[in-house]
Amino acid sequence: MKRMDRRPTIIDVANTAGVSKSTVSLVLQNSPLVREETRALIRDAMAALGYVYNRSAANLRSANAGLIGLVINDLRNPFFTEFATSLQMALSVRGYATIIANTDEHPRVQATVVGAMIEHGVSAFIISPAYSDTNAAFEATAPFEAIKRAGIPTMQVLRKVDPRTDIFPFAGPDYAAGGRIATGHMLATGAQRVAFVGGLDGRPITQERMAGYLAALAAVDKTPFVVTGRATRSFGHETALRLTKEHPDVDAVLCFNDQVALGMLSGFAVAGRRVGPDVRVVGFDGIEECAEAFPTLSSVDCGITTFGQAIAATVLSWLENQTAPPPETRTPVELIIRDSSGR
Amino acid sequence: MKRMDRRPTIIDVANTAGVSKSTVSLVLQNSPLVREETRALIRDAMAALGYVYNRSAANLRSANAGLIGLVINDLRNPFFTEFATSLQMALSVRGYATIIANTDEHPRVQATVVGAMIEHGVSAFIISPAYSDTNAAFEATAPFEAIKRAGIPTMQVLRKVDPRTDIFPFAGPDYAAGGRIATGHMLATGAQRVAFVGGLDGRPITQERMAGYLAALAAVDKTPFVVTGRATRSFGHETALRLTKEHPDVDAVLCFNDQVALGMLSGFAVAGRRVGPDVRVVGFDGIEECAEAFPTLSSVDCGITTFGQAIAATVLSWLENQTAPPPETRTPVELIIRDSSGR
DNA sequence: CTGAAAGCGCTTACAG
DNA sequence: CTGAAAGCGCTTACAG
Repeated sequence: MKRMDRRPTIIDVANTAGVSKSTVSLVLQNSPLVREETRALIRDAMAALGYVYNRSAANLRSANAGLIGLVINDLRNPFFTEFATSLQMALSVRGYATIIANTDEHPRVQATVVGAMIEHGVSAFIISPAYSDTNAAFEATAPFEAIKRAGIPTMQVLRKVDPRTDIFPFAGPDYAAGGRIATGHMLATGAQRVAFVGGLDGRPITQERMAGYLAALAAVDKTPFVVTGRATRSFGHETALRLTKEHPDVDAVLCFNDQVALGMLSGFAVAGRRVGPDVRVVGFDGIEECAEAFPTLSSVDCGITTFGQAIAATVLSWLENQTAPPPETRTPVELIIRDSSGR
Repeated sequence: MKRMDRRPTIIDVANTAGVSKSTVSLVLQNSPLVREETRALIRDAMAALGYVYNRSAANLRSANAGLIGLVINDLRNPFFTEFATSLQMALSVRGYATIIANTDEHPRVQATVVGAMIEHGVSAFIISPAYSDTNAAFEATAPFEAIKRAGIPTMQVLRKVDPRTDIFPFAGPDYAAGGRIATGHMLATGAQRVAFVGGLDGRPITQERMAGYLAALAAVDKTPFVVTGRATRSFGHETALRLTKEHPDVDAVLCFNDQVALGMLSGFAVAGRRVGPDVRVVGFDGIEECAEAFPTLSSVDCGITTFGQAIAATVLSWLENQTAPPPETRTPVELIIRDSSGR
């Protein structure tokens, strides 16, 4: 085994194997043009030298870095963590690395990280975009403009922020159906007054999840009762306390997401109301923790792990076979009924 | 504004600005050699052309990709999510992108992703390594061998798996101190029988956290009571049920981590034991959720967000000033006392 | 199937 | 302070 101070290149491999560097390059790309015998020879030489493929060099010539950019609005929320993780692992299996960034809902941070990823030559983007504040609309769309200019295949997932789904196809769970099913379930088990809690007012996701809720109530001629707010545990906790005091007639709650629902679980516990028998609670997202909460939490399961894997497949097929995904894909959701909704 | 079908290069910029491409390159690197006037001229040309820096090309010549590899054993655990996120955001601010991978505790996956990151030319690694199974020791060390061969600066964080801390410096919270303080706290509030629950037997982290517990008990001549197991909510939940039934004399529990502790919270709730008044529970890690659980969870706070930022600073200083970190760094932990330990 | 040559977009000495 | 030239490690036609 030869030793060298610098990293060996395909030229070193070619020399030890006694072929030209073109042949080595072909082997690297699994080209069928090279005889099996030669291929083995080259593989041996690579192993002996400790050769490592240099993707920067390859990318410079052929512009396919094998790098995917993943931009997430809130990576600390388990829903997005589960998505990011399943996506990253699926990409890894297919030989793609993931460059990731959390934007924490800041359009400005989003613009920065997207710019950095373009510099790194990512082959595609998968973005769960930050919403723009009313006066930051420019910042929110700037990254999409930059991506468009660079001509990089890009999917919007989970949230649709840029309306141009012909260029930036969207895929997400069928939130409206989830809201409808969950509300219907609580009504069917005898709920008289169903509230909708959490989710910032006016945002598309809030509207979609709420739309299903409103439709289900309208179908049975009941009046909606909506408390919008941040999608956090603390907001859920506080709202549970407030509802107990000010609106004791509310006997069922559809939460904007599981975080809010988990907060309500602890809020109602403090307030002395039993979740399940006294008040029904249903979450939204279907994070793993639902099954381990007390009481166990009913939730609209978006199948996020499967969703992440599906997105990986869709993007790679776009990249490798030029089959662009449809402008909009909605994946089915499923209500998982547990103790919190009075099973 | 000129339009072109391919991405503009520094040559295009040089031509529009009326300088040579070397000058453009110097501006790109913020070299002080270029006159402010010329600099402005070039910046204008870049803006007009929509120039985007090509890091693959730069990296090919100078081997500094501005890419950091982050390898995490369990990215779905909020403790690691908080770490990864704070690290990524700190790196981003300093102009570095993060390429990330979850290994899910599989040494084989770890070997694969580390190899991929080396191919992408990462400038440094930050690894919270997977433990090797007894018979997979080779696979667990293989990635470290590959990194050593490639000569890439690498830190082990949170877990020390490769003993060669001279090459792979380690940084992590002072787990032993945390165990000691938490156990002392429960004894001080009157606990008679303190159990240690969770953490796989024989693993270094388990041993460290347990060591503090054992020391604190030994100091007051009490017998330890240890239930090792997976560090999950379900294990905590089940163990709470079992302890209630089989060992009702246990009136305090130090948990291996917050996941186990949160599981015990719901387990004791099911069993009808009031956490706080009837049985003290203290977690470990200090994830955000502790403050929002019911009851609120006391925990040994490892300050993971600050830790992530510190690691970012350490690694960048290693990269930019060649100041290698000390072989082993232990950061202080702090016990946060909340309702679960009978405040 | 294999080899010789050009070129991807930068950076890096080296002159001036 | 700025310019001309070489080269980083690959891939890609093009011959043979």
